[in-house]
Amino acid sequence: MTTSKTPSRRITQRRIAELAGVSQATVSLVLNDKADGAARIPEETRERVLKVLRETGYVADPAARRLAGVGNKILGVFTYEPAFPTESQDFYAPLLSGIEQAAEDLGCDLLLFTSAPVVNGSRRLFHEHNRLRLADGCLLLGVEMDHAELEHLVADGFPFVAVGRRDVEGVPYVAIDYASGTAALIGQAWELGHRRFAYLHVDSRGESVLDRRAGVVDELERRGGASAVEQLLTIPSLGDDLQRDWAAIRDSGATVVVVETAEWAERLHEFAARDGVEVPRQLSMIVLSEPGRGGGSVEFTRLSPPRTALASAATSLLARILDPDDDVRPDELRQTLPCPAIAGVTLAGPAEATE
Amino acid sequence: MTTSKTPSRRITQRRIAELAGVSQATVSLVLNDKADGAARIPEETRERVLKVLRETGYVADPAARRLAGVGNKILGVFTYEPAFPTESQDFYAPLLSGIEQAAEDLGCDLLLFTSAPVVNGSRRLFHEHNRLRLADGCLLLGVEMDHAELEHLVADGFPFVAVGRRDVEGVPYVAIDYASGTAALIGQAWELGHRRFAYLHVDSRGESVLDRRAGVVDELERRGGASAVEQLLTIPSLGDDLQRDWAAIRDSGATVVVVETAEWAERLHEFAARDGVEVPRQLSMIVLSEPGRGGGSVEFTRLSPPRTALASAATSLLARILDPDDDVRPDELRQTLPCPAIAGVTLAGPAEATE
DNA sequence: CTGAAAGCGCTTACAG
DNA sequence: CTGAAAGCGCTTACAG
Repeated sequence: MTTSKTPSRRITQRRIAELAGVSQATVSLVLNDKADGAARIPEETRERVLKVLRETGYVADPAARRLAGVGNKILGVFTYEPAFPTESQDFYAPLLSGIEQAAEDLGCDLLLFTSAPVVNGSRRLFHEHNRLRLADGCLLLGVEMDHAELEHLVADGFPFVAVGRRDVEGVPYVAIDYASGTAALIGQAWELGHRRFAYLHVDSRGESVLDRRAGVVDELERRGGASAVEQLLTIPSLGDDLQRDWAAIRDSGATVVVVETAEWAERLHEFAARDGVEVPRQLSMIVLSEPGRGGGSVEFTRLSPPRTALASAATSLLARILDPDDDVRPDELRQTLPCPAIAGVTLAGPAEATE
Repeated sequence: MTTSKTPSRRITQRRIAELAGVSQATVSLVLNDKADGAARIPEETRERVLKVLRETGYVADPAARRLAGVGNKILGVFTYEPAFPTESQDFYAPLLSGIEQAAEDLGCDLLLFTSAPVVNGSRRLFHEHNRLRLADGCLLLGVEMDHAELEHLVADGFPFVAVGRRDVEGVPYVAIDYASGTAALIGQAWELGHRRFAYLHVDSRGESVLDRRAGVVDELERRGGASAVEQLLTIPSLGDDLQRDWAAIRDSGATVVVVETAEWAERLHEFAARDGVEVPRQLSMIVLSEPGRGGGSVEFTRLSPPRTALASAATSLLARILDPDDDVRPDELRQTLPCPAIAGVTLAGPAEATE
């Protein structure tokens, strides 16, 4: 894979210098607006150079700039799973949209590390041909991230921002406050009289998953102490047998089920209809995410995580970290966005008061 | 935006060379497997270098490699509109998915040129800070592309491939055979007895739009000569007033309407239902695209353009062009994929034979 | 005020 | 068989 096949007809600063009758260094100075300060270049010369620059349509070689130590306004984007297939689209599309918007505003290009080799179903950031350093900094996306890799990145001093909270020292991130959002919804249900909760969640150690879980458990504890928590039925699932999960929920006698993903909630809702279980009269449903595109036949009582804004904020934070003129305070390195809820129609008081 | 803030703790070939007790050049030779041929490095030395390489987790600086003239396995991706917002998602998502898949297989990273400034609603490839050359080559996506820019790219000798047919000399592309696909559907309608066609299409000069139009017009001409074409009602639209377009279609007395986009077709279908027009008994509908995600309540008789495969093929072609060991024949520089159709349920014979 | 020079980290002929 | 050297196109002190 060579690009210099073509006998490099490419125009360089040297050529510009010849044409303008100045030295190559002068061209560089003019280009980088360093034409003041110690090295003041006469306006006339500057104009002459600028003119040639314009006429030739010169564009600096980003590789050379990079090598010479300046930034290129390239933000790396690393997704732990392929981003565009239909399956992961609901997860990544809003994030990428936010990143793209922010990048466009910042005048940055995006380098997607699609070459990362897949190990155990998720991509590895560090590998032999890793092109990380071509980017000025990097954005990390995914439900779960390898903590060792994050530590490596921190140790390297490579600028990056994780999208979503990460439980690793020194990792800058922007997160959504899932814990509070979830707790608020649980609190609502409690006040309506619910005491028996079922919680169907993704079987993952991802921080956002843990945060939502903490929201459920902590609020229950706060409201009803240890016994309330004991009554909680927690079902970790991979979504591969929701039929079974549904049966477990019914068996538990729960009056409200908290479902982590909108897709699963849709399925459960169908099971409920099939089995003649009225929602929310006989069973309330709380969902902790927004439906993806194409989903959404039911107006669930749910969390509405601002995921596009999340990614935008992470991108802006990365840009700030990369800007040498911007002194980002340590406490700004970790940001948390509030997570609003949508009332919906699937939460009501329980049919019979349980205990 | 500087990355070298950190006092470049970065490990280089020079450091590796010190550690292994060889010259820096030797490290490079080992790394690039140029350790045979003229310069044969003893297996023992090679192993020693490899060991240090492994221990230090060395990764070559892609910028330096690039500058030294070798490829980086980075494919540029230029979209004429922002790619991720919900509105353009149906258009770009399948394409990006195909590109991502192919890139992953090829071990390439993707550089998205999100920084391109927007002029007249579409991005410009050439601009002051254009980072094109950081990529080994580039993929171009969009309904319409600026022909002047394409010519510029060809003249520069920069390797690229357009996704979709382009009417510019020397532009390599992979396209979908919309003309034949469309013609086949028109032919079917003709044989069912339809003579009065209405064609609602996107008001654009994009080549794919023109190809579909040619499919309609040429097939009518072939079947019924000039008079058949004269009876065709062609409605260029921006989709901003489909109500008006629908009225025009009804007024024309057409027995079949050919609609370019699935989204518009859905809308027209609703108008039909509202106005008590039975589809296909009173009006047949032919659609020239697939519904996006979330769409698709009606099983339209339609084209099923292989857009993911299209983008994959374009990516593979670009990779071949970039591979110095691969001699791409000139006739391989332009490829056309067949465009299958789906029978659906919206095409039937006309209610009354017209003339 | 401007030019010559070093250096960024690589690759690749070219001498030993 | 291996090392010293040139060169890729830039930026930025450093001399004039």
